[in-house]
Amino acid sequence: MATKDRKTVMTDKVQVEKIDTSGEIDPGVLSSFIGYAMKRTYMTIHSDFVASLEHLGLRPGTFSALTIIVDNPDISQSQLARALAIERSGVVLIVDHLEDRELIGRHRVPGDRRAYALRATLAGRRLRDAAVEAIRKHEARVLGSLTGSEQATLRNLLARIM
Amino acid sequence: MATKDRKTVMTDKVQVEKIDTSGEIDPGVLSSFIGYAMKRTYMTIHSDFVASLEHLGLRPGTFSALTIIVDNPDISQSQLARALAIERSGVVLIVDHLEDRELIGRHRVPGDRRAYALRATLAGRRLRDAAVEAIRKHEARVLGSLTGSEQATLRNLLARIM
DNA sequence: TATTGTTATACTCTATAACTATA
DNA sequence: TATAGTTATAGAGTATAACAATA
Repeated sequence: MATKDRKTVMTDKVQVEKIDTSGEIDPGVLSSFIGYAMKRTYMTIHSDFVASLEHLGLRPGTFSALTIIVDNPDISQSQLARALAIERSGVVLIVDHLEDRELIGRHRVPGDRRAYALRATLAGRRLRDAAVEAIRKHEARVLGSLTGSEQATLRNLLARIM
Repeated sequence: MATKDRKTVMTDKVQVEKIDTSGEIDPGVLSSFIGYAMKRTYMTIHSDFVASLEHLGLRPGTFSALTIIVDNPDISQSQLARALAIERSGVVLIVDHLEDRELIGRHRVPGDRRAYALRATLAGRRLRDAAVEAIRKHEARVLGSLTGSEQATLRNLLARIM
């Protein structure tokens, strides 16, 4: 206990063989949970993902919405909410943002004057494509330590959990 | 608040014919990303994880802090911040909460009057143990579709990404 | 009555910055 | 000067609830 309060010196990485390894934290029971490994890995990947989209002015939510709209022309906001697994009220803000940037348009639906048909603009499709390329590089970077077949195995196992 | 100009944005291709009424949403290029599978799986597991701790009055952040304190008696708030990968200011709130519930105590460090030595109370250790049991059940439930060796493979692959 | 989009509001989580008291 | 803890504040992201227009 009291051996733990050894003052941590600026040497951040040097000497880790002393008795109390100042700063070393035991993950304890956490390391026995697969969910813990999953969270750590997800967080690692996610922060690199966020960084990889930053230069395009996209955040995870805006990218997801944009790419779904590109791949599902004339989708409604309610459908988009379901696809993103968020509330409709949240979709309004995202769609406002994408529309302000002229990446998508709200079009009227012939036959239902309540709903909007969302459609990407040319600029929206181009930005989506640039984002996809950035994400491919991000995945190559982040999954580079796994072979192709290991990546396939991972994808398979992940899919089987859901 | 947001600009609500519903002006029609120009698109190069204009064809407002069929609206997809099937309700089926094409994940499109998203399904080609391993990160997308990872996010979906993580979200699924995470929400079951949150639910599995709710009856104990624990949230992911408070559980993580508690279990790390149990496994690292006399850890400081700064060390805890590093372990949780959040800022020190955020740790204050979590530690306040755990201390208010008398699950941990802030103890003085002989030799450094700036720092606290965090230590779980008996109630804190018991609650942690109950949470661990709840999480084991949660993992059995959520990973039940994978064999033991598949779970080991998954853990291995996840660890190799980081 | 139900659904679509919208607004207002609030809550959680986290970050930044400034501060104090120590070191 | 640097570190530990604290406070105030702000920004995402998301949720709930109520509402108007439309079905």
